[in-house]
Amino acid sequence: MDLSGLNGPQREAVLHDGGPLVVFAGAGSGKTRVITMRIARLVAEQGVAPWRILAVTFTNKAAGEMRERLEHLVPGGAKGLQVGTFHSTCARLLRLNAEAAGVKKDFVIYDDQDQQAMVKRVMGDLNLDPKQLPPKQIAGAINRAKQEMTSPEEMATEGDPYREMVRRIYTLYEERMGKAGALDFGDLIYRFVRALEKNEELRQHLAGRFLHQLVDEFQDTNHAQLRLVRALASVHRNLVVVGDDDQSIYRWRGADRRNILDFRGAYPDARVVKLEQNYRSTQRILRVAHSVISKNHDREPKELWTENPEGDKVLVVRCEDERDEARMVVRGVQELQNKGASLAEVAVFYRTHAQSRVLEEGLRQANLPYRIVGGVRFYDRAEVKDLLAYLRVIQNPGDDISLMRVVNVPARGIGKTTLTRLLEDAARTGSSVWDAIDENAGSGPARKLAQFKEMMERLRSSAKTLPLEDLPGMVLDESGYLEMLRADDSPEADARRENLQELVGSIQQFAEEHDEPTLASFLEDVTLASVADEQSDGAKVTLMTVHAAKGLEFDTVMVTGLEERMFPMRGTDPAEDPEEMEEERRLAYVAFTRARQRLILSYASVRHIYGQVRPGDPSRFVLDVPREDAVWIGVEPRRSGMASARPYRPDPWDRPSLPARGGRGGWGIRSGRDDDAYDEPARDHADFGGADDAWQPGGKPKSARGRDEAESYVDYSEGSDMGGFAPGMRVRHPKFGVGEVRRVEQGMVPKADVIFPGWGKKTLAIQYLTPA
DNA sequence: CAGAGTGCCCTTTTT
DNA sequence: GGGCACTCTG
Repeated sequence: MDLSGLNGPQREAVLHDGGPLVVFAGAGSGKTRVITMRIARLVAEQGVAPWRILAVTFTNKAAGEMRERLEHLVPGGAKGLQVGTFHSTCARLLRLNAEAAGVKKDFVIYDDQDQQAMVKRVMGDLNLDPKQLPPKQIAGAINRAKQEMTSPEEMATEGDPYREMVRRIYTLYEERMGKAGALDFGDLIYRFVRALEKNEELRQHLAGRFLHQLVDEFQDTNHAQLRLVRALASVHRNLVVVGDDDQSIYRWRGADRRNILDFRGAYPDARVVKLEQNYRSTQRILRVAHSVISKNHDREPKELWTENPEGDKVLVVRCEDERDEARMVVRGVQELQNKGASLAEVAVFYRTHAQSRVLEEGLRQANLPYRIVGGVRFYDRAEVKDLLAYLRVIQNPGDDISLMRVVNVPARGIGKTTLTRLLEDAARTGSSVWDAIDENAGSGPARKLAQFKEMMERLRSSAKTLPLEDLPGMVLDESGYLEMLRADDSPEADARRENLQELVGSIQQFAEEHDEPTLASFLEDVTLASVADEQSDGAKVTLMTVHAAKGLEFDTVMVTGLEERMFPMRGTDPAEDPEEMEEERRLAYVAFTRARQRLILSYASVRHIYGQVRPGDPSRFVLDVPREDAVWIGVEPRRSGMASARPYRPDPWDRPSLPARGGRGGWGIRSGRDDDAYDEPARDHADFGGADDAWQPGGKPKSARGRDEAESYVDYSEGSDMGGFAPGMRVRHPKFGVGEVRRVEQGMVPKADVIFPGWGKKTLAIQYLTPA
């Protein structure tokens, strides 16, 4: 194996003989490379059978990449290798050892929504008011208990009535989940670890099988996951954990940095390797990132360094409001594009999904292709979940939550009263809803229930012989679901049909890719798919939350919304846990270190939240940027207008003598070596964006009054030019052909409702329309 | 019983 | 600004 491309510490980790090893791998330090080369070496040179190696990651995508790289290094070597996420690994091992673990072999996996529905139902049975005790909160408490490996019986309540109540719900919840043959996300780890710890034979068997174990992103493991890792390493102790405590960003779902920081405590003989050479970013970016993270306490001491060039200064841009910020993003992307950069190499980050909307609008207006990672996930869409629910009932009729979801979709005349009675019957007799249907003979609605059940029985028996890929089509037909969508001529129904088609397509793909495709394995795959697994395709700007960005890298990174209480979102109040702020700081660190070449930070003086105006102070993470490492654009006292929103507050970096008005417009993103470009910032915002409203199509520039007033955003919605479009007009669209305008809608993005023969009504931005 | 309409809460972040 | 649960009406 050729190790010549590795640096010293990397080589040390790859060649480490056996026993426990912890690798502190800084951002961009070649971590994945080390893991894959280590596995490759084990297989190719140490003769370890691939099936005796377990590699655990946090996303399916990371697992897939690892597999792919390994296949490249050792052709055929990845075959049999156990690579997966914590959840998928446990799901598989649970299914293989269902009996020993005390779970049903054909269990279904409940996602958060299903889990909450179950909690709600249990609370209903206990006569508890969901308004006083939000099911979501209870579900959170149950999840936390499972992360801590705490059963309902073990739950300490100390007489506290609230916790007593949680425990009661938790107890009944567990009972119902068992009856339904369902496991929630937390169960996958919790049940399996329980089994390993209680069943010595099982532990010996599985821990004996895995000669080597490698765990990625170890800083994000929770307590249950730690117990899992330790149990599986208990026989051979060949355990390698890799991670970076500075990139631990999942505290809110139980991640505990102590797991990596205290690894040496758990394994006193552990070797420690630190990867501190960065191969990704410029020196400048690393310096700026370090200035943010170094303020945290209780870190493993380390500092990234690089042989890469110094690099451009970071850009800090102050914007009026979020729309202004969107415009600044658009300008920046266009400028990069003009310089020949690929849009696939540009990413825009934000703290919460809600911030994406305005950015999207801006990019769409400017005709810039983009993709959003996360947000409303494909598998979370109602129609997709409906079809999946049908499939789950086919697999497991005891799955009450799925059954209740679809029993009256499409409408079958089974109403609320009927369903309430059904649920009560099931609760009383301790049976599943499916079985309770039989008890309900006689009345009118009962007939309809019986018909539903007959239909499902038919589908169930068909499913036994039918190839997996033919099943969804049959379900859609027999259930009347497709008919329901056909009868609906709204554009939404079209979109739903397309989504279902996509789902059917993914089932077909799944069937092709697997030797023995089963319904159970497909459903498991789908439920455990993660945001990060979404495909990247084509030259598009990527929009995502910082959380979703972990593990990725781009030439250009724009971090938006850098305002106090936005990013950092939590921990700004001294009453809060200081750990909150430290996590926000890590999040900023993760964001900054995604950038290879260029880092652009922006914040808005004013932001609209829930439709309300909220003034924003620049984030402390922006203030941490060393002054000389950035160009500060638009950062100066405002001339007027702000007083009404809040008292004027000077920016800490306000420079009394800014250079005279704008040497260069635009961003000064350099293609050549013009070193001074960045040191001559445009004096104010009006300059760097160019005079006109770049992403207002056919619209007029902002009014003269707007620029210095906090309320200037109002201008966008006033009197926009409809480009001559009016109801009754015939127009042409590149995709839908010729149609008739029904309604026009003024606004920042002028739109029109158009009826297209064969497509139905579509609401479209007028820029895509031409008179026909 | 179904569909339309209204008020409420909301927001981290996700396997 | 939006999604969702609940209420009102046909």
